[in-house]
Amino acid sequence: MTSKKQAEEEKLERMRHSASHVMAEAVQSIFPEAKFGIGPPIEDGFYYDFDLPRPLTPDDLPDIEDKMREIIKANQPFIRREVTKEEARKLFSAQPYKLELIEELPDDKLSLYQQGAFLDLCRGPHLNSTGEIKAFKLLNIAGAYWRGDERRPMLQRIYGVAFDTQEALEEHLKRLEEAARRDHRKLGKELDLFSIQDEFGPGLVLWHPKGAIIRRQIEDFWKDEHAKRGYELVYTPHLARIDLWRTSGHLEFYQDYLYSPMDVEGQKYILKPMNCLGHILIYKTKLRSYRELPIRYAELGTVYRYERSGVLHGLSRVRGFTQDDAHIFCRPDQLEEEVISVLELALFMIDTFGFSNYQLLLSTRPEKYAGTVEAWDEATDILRRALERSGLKYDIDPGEGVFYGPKIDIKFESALGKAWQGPTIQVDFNLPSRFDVTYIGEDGKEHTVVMVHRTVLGSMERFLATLLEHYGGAFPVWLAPVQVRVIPVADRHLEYADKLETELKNAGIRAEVDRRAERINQKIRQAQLEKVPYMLVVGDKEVASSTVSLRLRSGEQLASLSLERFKEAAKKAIASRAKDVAIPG
RNA sequence: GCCAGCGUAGCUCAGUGGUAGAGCAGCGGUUUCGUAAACCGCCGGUCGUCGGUUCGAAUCCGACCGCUGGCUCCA
Repeated sequence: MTSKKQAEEEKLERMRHSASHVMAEAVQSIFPEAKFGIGPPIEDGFYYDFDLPRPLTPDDLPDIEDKMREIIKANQPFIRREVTKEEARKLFSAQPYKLELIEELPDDKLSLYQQGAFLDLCRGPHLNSTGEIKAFKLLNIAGAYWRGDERRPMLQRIYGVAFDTQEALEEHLKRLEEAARRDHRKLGKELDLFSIQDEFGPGLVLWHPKGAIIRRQIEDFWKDEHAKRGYELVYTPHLARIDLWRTSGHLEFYQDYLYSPMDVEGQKYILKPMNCLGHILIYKTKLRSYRELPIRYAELGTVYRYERSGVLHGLSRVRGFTQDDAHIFCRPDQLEEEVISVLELALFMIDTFGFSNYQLLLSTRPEKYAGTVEAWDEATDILRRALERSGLKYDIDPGEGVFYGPKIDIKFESALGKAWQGPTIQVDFNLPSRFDVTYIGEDGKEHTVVMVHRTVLGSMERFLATLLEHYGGAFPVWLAPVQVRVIPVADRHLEYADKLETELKNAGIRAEVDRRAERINQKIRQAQLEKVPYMLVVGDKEVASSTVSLRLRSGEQLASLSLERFKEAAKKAIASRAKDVAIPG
């Protein structure tokens, strides 16, 4: 970041922080008995937590905004002063949350900021006066636990945004609107891709035919790429005996995510929350030689995890989902190469699906961990070397490893800048020893394998959500459920349109005729709304000359194109998984 | 799970105590049309569920279910 940009950021942050105090003053004037939590600046804005005599409703926001405008107009200075803890305790005697904060601060000198009638315990910095707050808007109200602890009282939080010009604020609000337009839940309904129905169960996804087409393209591509890279596809059941999960430690560590057991002829079974155990048991069906390794089992495996009702969210947080899972069993000396090739595969996938911004994170040993410190250090080093040999930039995420081993995560950004958890590569020290997963080495002795869990897309559900929001529903041709919509101008062109559909289908292209007795405008509109990449308009001219008139969903048009030429161009775009839909050139 | 808001036709939404509405979609007809919404008609809802208040409830109250925004959580 340039120093100029940094200075601007700091200025904005200061303004947002000051806006938060102004909001607190406004709330105080409306609710004199309010108790105050904390009110920091955040990305794009600020919030403040309050303990109030009654719940806020959205109708309260305009009143608070009005009051804030008055305070800003009065242009009151922010006055900083320092006091001792003792003085602070007196000043905030009616503010229990502030008192708690005061006790936890290390220094005896505390800084306070005051503007108008509002005094706050605060490190600052702030603007010189309230008049310097340029453009703001209060967005929403939310509950938030005091200090983020669900055992403590829930306060009411008001979120707002603030910018240094009205234009910047409006631009930000437009971005929020655009994000809402691209929301995968909205697009999923509009494009008829999937539904999640109360009647079937929350967090359980029904894939409609068009969503299923997209999923199948992803899955076919995924399977092909894995087969090419030496993975073997396997299938494992959705249920397994509970004892298996006791052995693995899941029952102990992930109890909260498991569904209650069901009774099958006196034996307890649970829905699997992970695919790894099936893969381990396949591995263990025979004695393995060091010569066989690495063994890579891949599965589009459906798992079920209990998620609390409040956290479910469209396709991105569900209770049953299909992971693009694989487990690599290898010798220690093979680990580095394996990680390198997973990284290569992951980045290839990300690129193919059209994402260009991503960040790599190497997570190191957490406080609670399985295995030895030496093993952790060694594996972490191997991951680091793999990243470096791949020529990739990465950041360290200290202590964020899973309890069973270090990992590399790739986070990528959608077109709107939303960050998504993408591929993850995790070394596992726990399961191989718990299940005694071994191979016979060159020395004729038994050795414990190194196991790597990895996914490159995450889950089919979450990945579709990512793709939908990234493309705003306008999928690249190879993924589009309907690739070509043939649009006859009048009924007499239906026969020709049908012929085109058949020829395109024979070429492996997903084409369909809009046979409705509607005007061409209506049919075009319908295809546009469905975001069909290619529209072929056929009327008298096209029938006479055996051509098509091509319209792209971008609105671009090309008349008198021979079917052959269109077909070849479309086939090429599909086969190459082209990211853009273009006029054949 | 917690706090707040919301739940009316397939979809988007109007309707604040007095017999449930619109547009789109669907269906039937007319129209056969050249690049983002032709015209006429018809069908369509136990107003999320259950209970309560009331002469009367989509509307007020309670419980439950679900959704949304957050919080917490997310191997």
